[in-house]
Amino acid sequence: MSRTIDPFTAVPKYFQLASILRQNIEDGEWAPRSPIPSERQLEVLYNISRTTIREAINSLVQQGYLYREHGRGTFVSPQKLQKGWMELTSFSEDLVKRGLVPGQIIRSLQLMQPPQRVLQRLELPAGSLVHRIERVRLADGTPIGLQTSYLSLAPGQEITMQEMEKAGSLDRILSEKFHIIPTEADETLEVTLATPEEAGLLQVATGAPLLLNERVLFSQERTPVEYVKILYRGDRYQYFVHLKRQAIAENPR
Amino acid sequence: MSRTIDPFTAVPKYFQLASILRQNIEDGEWAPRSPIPSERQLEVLYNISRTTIREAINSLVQQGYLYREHGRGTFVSPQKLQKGWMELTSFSEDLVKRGLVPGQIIRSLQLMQPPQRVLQRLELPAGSLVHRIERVRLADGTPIGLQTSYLSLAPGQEITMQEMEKAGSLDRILSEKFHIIPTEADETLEVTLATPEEAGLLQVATGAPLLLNERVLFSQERTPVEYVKILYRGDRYQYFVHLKRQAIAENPR
DNA sequence: TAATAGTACTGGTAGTGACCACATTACCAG
DNA sequence: CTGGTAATGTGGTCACTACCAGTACTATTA
Repeated sequence: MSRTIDPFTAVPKYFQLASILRQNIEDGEWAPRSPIPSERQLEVLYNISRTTIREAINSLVQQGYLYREHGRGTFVSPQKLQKGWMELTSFSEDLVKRGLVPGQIIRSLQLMQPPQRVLQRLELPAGSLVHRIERVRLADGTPIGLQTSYLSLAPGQEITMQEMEKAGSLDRILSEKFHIIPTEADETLEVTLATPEEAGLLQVATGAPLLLNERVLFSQERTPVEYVKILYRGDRYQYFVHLKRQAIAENPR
Repeated sequence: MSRTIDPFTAVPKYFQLASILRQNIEDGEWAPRSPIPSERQLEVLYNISRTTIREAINSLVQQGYLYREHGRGTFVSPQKLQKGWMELTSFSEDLVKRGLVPGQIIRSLQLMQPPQRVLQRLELPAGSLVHRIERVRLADGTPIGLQTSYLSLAPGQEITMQEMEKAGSLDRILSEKFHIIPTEADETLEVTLATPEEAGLLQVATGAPLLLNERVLFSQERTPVEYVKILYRGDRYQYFVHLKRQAIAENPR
């Protein structure tokens, strides 16, 4: 790993510096709550202007690696490494974290006219076609969730069953094949009771409590890309989020 | 509302500019996806340096009001107003949004030794004392949630029943009296079934499905401040989150 | 001894000036 | 008509400079 700044590469200096600082934090060379070198010191250490230093630090503060204290210094956050939310809300990663083996059964993949509700969520005109993918999610071999995804793709963009089975993850197909990287999402969670069909697929009794998760994913340009509905077995699933307040930057005085 | 920058106030210029731009967006003066004036134009318009302009725009981009496109311009996000998560996860705001009248009954407020689980979550040593506040949350007068908060305060910091009833919101007391502003939180959600006591308080049948929400709030310095456990009536509550991916700042090339 | 003022650090705000990278358009040569 | 090219406007990066505002410590003073 580069421990110095290379002024000739196309990689911006602030980015290089941020990488170096992040390394120091992740490697544990800088203990939590201990101060990192002051901005003036870094200026000398790496022969970089303070503007650039602050840009690097800002990004790390924003990502939760560091926090500032006016008049005192900049410190390392005592934070268990938080992965991006995509990992956390991603089904597989989620299960692996709990020591379970994830799996899935793809029940269907089709191009179709979605129900009204989905059209609304995806902000599509009536009559639009979307990809619908229905999957049963498994944990250690037993069903844990019933997932239905509706994908809003540009005309001509297709997904085949083979791709789906090969890639395993829908997110991977989206990013690798279509260069779509969701950056925001709206999620709702509520409790429902299993219908006979759902009960059968999830191997629970009809009327058993389920956790219903609906999610709309937005692309970089704030366009709705995917609508996902997941029914989790209430007795075997726990939803997790890490929330971070946007620096509200309350009126300084 | 100030439409110009006042160079004499203590409020930073970048903050003033950001407020003006946000106003324009929220008032709908700038249509979604339409470009805002370029950075060089703003420089002239407000007689402010580009450094400051960029700082203002950066904060708005970060908050999701604007997005940039290299070589093209900066544009207004086509986004329904997203409040900070505190408003969204705040009980009262939440209900008001749905057209319901929020209310609460404070069942108890005491200083006590919390259960083991809470000590762990708050990262406190055994034997520590915390404030425990138990409330029944109401929507349009009927119970909707059962909330138990455990507060980790510095020795000597106290909350009285009067304050609690006067302020209405715990968050308000935290920020106004103790200057604690939670910036991050971990939340989990799962399904449980109502115990007889819970059923009584929530006016549902014993065994009715409930949404169990646990939350740990962290202060600016990443110290656990509050542990909250809320039991929602499954038939009357829906949880909502807006997720935003941290700008991963993938290696530029 | 206890309060006060100084001082030397920290991050916070702001201006200026330069050049780079990308997108769009107009124009020109083939 | 097509493909290249140059001009121009946009955001992206970076350096240097200056001063403000909070913090912690020290030396001075009452």
